[in-house]
Amino acid sequence: MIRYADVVVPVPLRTEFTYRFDDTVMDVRPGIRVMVPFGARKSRAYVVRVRDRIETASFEIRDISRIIDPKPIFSENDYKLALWMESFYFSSRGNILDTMIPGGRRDVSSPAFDADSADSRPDVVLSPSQERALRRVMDSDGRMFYLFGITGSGKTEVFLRCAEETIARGGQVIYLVPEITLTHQLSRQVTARFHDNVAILHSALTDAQRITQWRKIKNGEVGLVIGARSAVFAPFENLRLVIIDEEHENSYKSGNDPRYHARQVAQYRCAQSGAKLLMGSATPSLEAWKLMKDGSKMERLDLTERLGGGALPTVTVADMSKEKGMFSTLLTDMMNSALLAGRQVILFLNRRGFSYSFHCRTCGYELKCPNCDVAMTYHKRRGELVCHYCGHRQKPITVCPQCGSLDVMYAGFGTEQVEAGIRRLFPEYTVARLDTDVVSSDRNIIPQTLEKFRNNEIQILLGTQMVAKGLNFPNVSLVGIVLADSGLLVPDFRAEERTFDLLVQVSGRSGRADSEGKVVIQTRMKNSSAIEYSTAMDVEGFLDRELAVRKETGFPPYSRMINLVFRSLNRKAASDCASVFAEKLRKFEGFEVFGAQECALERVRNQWRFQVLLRSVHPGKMMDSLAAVLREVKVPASVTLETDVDPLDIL
DNA sequence: TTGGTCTAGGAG
DNA sequence: TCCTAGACCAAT
Repeated sequence: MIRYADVVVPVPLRTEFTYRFDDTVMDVRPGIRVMVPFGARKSRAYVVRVRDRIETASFEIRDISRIIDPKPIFSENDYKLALWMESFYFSSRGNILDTMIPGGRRDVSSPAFDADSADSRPDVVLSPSQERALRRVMDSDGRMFYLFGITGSGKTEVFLRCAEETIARGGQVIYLVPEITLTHQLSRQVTARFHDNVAILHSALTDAQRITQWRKIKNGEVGLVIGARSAVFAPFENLRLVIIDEEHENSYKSGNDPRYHARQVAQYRCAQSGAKLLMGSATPSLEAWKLMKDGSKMERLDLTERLGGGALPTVTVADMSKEKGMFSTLLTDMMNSALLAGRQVILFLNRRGFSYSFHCRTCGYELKCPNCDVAMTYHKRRGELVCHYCGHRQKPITVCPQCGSLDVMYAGFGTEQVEAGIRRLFPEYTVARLDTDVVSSDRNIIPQTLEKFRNNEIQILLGTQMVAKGLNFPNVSLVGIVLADSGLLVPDFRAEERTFDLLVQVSGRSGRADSEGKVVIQTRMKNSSAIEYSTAMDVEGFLDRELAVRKETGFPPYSRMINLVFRSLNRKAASDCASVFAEKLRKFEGFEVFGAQECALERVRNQWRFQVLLRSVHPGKMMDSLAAVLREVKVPASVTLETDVDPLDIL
């Protein structure tokens, strides 16, 4: 019989298309992918519905070319989720399905993941607060929980117990971790305890391996999925629990087209399937903190003890406005005594390269990337200037290109220069540097370096973000933050929050095994609240204070924002389009419209960027109005519009 | 998003 | 008059 299939094609359109097929030739069912002729080309398409007949068609109906999947790979609920995301994030169902569903085609053998299943669950006795948290999550009828506890207080163990118990009761569990933490530590722990009842979705999987895992999940062959952001789409039919570890991490928000936040998607899925949501962090996001304060929706569970006896480190501030050079006497003195005592040191700096920027002392010229509105960074070892946004590279210069002066300097410093300085100051110790520059040259360098550090072959470990998260080296007694300020200079309302998180996380690397942990924070901005509260390791104090600031200034979580970024090779096209949107949006009421204005990063990869920012305490009106304007005004092909709902930064 | 068609303006 | 870059539009 001739039948019809409604399909979604991966194009930025908010529509379905109808095709014809002969059901004696093709087994087309909702949830499979097919190939269809689409305009002048062929395209993949997602079958969302199958019908026996159609009403009057004002267009010619074409035939499905062939089937891709023998069995469904997504469900009706998955499609409902896609439609919800389409309206919530102003995206398109096609792009969303592409994001949710892995692109692989044929099954391949299981991914290279060696499960040394010899060791099984360690018989750990839970602390009283761990036990209490576990019981609240499992036995109360609450829906949202927040495990609030300092690093080393045993959150992971509670997460794993909750997962075990949920699975034992016949439920299925998604366990989300930030990209960086997806290392061997947790993977090994999880495989040891869940054996082949777990699917691990890590970034190294190929598309084919990914779809193999996906099918296993869909067939109910596993009870637990662990993975980064996109694992929130794992196709469980009986989802009972979603765990979000390190809830405050920005990597849970996607940086491109469906700019979704895994926490929001998790909330939707939990509501859809009646599952519980369990989040945790030592430094909750302000969104989560507000929910905890409000109390009714989310229950806060405190983990108070630092297991293994380690106490919080002692933090001291070095005021760099009174120092010259990269290292304060305080930091060098403390490094000396730590190293003399046979202990190890971690140095943190959130900036790559040898030095920061080229500066002419005669005319004040700053060398910027020709494609981006960003200072070029000098990398000594590579012998070139590099743009961190587009990757543009050029030879270093010694003469000011503007006035010809020879009185020029490279100002500021990055990890590479810190490394050189440390080698000069501490020639008798071994130093290793970990940042994306080192890592991109050799993928194995992270585990190798960490192993050497663990074996004490390296005494000083220097790095960027990479050394901030999750590392646990008992012999480290000093953490030095070489310059805490770079994040604070960013013109963004979350600058303090981000800096504070980072400082607390990095500080937590010190003195994991004993009470000897020390931290030195070097800064020129010792009065900022991020610095002030991290010095006292006062997380609650900071959150309360920052929440009050947000309330006063009307920023999230006391309002919702949407950032519209218009980019184009043609400056005027971007600017004009942004202005039209701003003008149309201002005709509505119930929300504020800022701009159109140049983005803080006015040019990236040769594209000019303009923004219109929306903010409101009535997000409903704001979203409806934007939807109306998007329907009315069409964006010319020369301009790309990026709609960012609940942006994490507005640069 | 992609690919096809229309069109203004420049070269010859 | 022919050609091409860029604008514009349709896709079942």
